[in-house]
Amino acid sequence: MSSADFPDGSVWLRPQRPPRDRRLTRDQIVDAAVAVLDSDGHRGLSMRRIAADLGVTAGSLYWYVRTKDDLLELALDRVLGEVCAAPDVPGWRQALATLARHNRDMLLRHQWALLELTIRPNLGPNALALAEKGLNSLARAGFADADLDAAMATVHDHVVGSAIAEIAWRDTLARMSETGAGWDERAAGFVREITERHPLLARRMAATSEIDVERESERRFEFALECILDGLAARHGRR
Amino acid sequence: MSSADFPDGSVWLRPQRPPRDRRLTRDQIVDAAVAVLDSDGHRGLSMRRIAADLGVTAGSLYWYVRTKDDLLELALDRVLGEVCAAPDVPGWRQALATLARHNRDMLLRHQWALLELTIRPNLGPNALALAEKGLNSLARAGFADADLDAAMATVHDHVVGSAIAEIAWRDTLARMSETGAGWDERAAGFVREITERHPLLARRMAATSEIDVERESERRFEFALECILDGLAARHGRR
DNA sequence: ACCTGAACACCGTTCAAGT
DNA sequence: ACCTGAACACCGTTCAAGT
Repeated sequence: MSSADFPDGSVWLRPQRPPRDRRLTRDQIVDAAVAVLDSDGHRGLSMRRIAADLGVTAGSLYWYVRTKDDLLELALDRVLGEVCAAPDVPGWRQALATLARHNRDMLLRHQWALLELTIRPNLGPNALALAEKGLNSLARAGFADADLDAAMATVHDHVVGSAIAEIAWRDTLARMSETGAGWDERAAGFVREITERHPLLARRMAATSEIDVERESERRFEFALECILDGLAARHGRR
Repeated sequence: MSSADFPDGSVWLRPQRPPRDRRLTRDQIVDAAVAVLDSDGHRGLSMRRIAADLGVTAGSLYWYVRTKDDLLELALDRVLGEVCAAPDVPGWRQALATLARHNRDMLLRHQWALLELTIRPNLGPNALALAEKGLNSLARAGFADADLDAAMATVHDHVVGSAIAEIAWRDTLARMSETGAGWDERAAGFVREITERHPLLARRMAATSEIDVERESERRFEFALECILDGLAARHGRR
């Protein structure tokens, strides 16, 4: 019996296709999306681009994901998972602070995530787990009811708000240095006008343009965080 | 001499075209853009749509504006102008607070503006004027240098962060009630899972889902604002 | 069940051509 | 100077058709 009796190698030899022969996974697609977002931002993200990176056609992504929006929601929850890795530390102040710092670090790593937070309500598993984690620390410390909510919200709002400001600051500096050659022509006039009409602002801009943005941003972050935690402590003790 | 001697009515009679016969203005275009954004959000905004609303072709907009991004930058500064209308009140605490409240109200009126704040650095005239206004109040109260910057940033970050959270909250509730009919089927399981895995969160969600979102959001806003102002006052007096 | 390829309706932007 | 109309290169999404 030669192999010719079994054209194409016979059914028995041919590896049986796995029950589900998908080339893709939802996780892989989210991986690819996060990678694109990290490197090229929202501008660089398209279904066709993700598909190409995965060696596949754009249409096939819709087998795993109902819409691009859904994919972005998955991507957001994916990076929120990184914040869940924050260690548990004793004491509500330290617990909230480390959670806030880890959250901030994540947002600075994945700047596109801020946009997502702004656009859509976010009910993914990691987002929920994070919320529970924070609530736990505060509840153990005796916060309850509306106080609990307000404390959580205040810290979280600070993290998001300060991250936005920091990124905006970086972008401003980047854009300014990008202008480069053509800088002196129009920009000089622009700056002169600012100096005349907004003296305080001009002085502050001049003072801060030379210092290290990262260090100063972190200083402000910690400053505000302390303010907030002090405020929470004061109101908490009052009951 | 009959009118036939002057075909087409003669040059003298024909109204001389205005030196610039533009049908549009930059301001009108920005007006139209803001109107679309307010009513239909970013999804509804396209150059073709704006042009149609103005009775003009999409291409002609590019005579007044270099790119859609530029137009959005103009739109953002336009609504920031509404915040400039905030009255000047005596005392740095009250001055900062009213500025913050006006800013918040504006962001809730033009929810799309938050996205713009997140995406791009913002150096428009109204943004600069606003910054100068805040700096003035603080400088008069004796804040200086890095303290001045930190105080400004802390309040501003709170405004932005809390507005984001409030809108996200509203959207969540809207999306939930939107689901409507199909709610019980899958959503019930979703909620049950949350309740099991995140008991604290579940309790808080249950408690807050019935109350008035607007009232509670405002309460939290004022709570955090007080925390921050107290913190600033404490650190300010320390020097 | 999973993927392709082509199509549809829509983008932002450019630009010759008109007035 | 200002606007049109058509074009270009891209989108997200759908869907018959293949395997």
